[in-house]
Amino acid sequence: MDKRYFSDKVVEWYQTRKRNLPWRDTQDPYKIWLSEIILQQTRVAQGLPYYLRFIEKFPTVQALAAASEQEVLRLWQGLGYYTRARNLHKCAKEVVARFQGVFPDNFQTLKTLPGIGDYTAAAIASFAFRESVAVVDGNVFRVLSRIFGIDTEINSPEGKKVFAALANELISAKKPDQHNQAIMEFGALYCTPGKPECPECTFIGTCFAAKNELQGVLPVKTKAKAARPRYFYYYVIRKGKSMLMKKRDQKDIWHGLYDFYVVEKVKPANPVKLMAQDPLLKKFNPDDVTVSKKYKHVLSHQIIHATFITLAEQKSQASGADGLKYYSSQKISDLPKPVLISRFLEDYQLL
DNA sequence: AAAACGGGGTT
DNA sequence: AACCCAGTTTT
Repeated sequence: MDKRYFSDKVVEWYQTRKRNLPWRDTQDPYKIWLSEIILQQTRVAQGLPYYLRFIEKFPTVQALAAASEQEVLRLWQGLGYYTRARNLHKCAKEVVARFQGVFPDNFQTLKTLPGIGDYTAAAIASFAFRESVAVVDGNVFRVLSRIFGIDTEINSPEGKKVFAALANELISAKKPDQHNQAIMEFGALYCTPGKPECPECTFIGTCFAAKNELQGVLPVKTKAKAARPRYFYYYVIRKGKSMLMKKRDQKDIWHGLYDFYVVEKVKPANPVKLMAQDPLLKKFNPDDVTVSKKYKHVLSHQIIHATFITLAEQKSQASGADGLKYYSSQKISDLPKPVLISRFLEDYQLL
């Protein structure tokens, strides 16, 4: 397909079919940045309520920078990829400290901020400052590979180069913002991964994939390797109406968030035998142990095998040291916590 | 260059 | 239950 034809048509399509979203029709880099961070790996429907809550609580980058990390994590709760929230907060503080609270207005400088990579820098630079630099996200990979018939693997270093070069060749110098938005919106609404809306599509006669029935093949991607299994043994220790929670402090998934007391193993283990080796758990009577529930939680690159073990109440056990805290059942729902736990919490009530 | 990082949707 | 989806940082 002719490149110029595609660029013009897709922008035309966008102007008539685009969704109205609160971060569009603004040039405030703060709002654009916030929306882009939230929308990384997140669908609009899921991210929208978070965006609205963040803007309400932190209307400016200064307000966000002044918050505590815990406040930011709490508002982020349930979105996953908590590193995004930490970087969001770090970035706000840097914008205030390094740039007097004013976002840098170009791709290159934006990229020096935490949490802002190629995609996000291009999005902010083009949407807020009309810099002519192409965004290359999953939608762009998919649309360009199908329309122009490019079978370079999109997750290879080569693919990143090829698609970025093509996207930057296509971009209009006059309306880089609309051009970028148009391809992504087209990919999100029409040229979807599963079953694209080819019968309704304006490119049905010119698209390489449609002409050759290769929608199911393009874009080409190398397959991921098998997920790593992890075995979590959660010891649910109750004290009256309260439960023991531990802050995860290790440099690991969910650090800084709260968990039940957990012992992790690479291979399946016997939860009762595990107790004898643990400084806190060895104080409990193994006869009081009840294995209450088992879960398998499949994620992209991990398979979590979680076993929940309830322990009978003891007189003197865990103290407030070492991130250990008792929380009432009411308060636990307020904790910034791994979604794994929030998902199990309801079931926990049945234990 | 490859791995790590959650969670929801679809099949 | 198996499979799909993605941008940034770290190793």
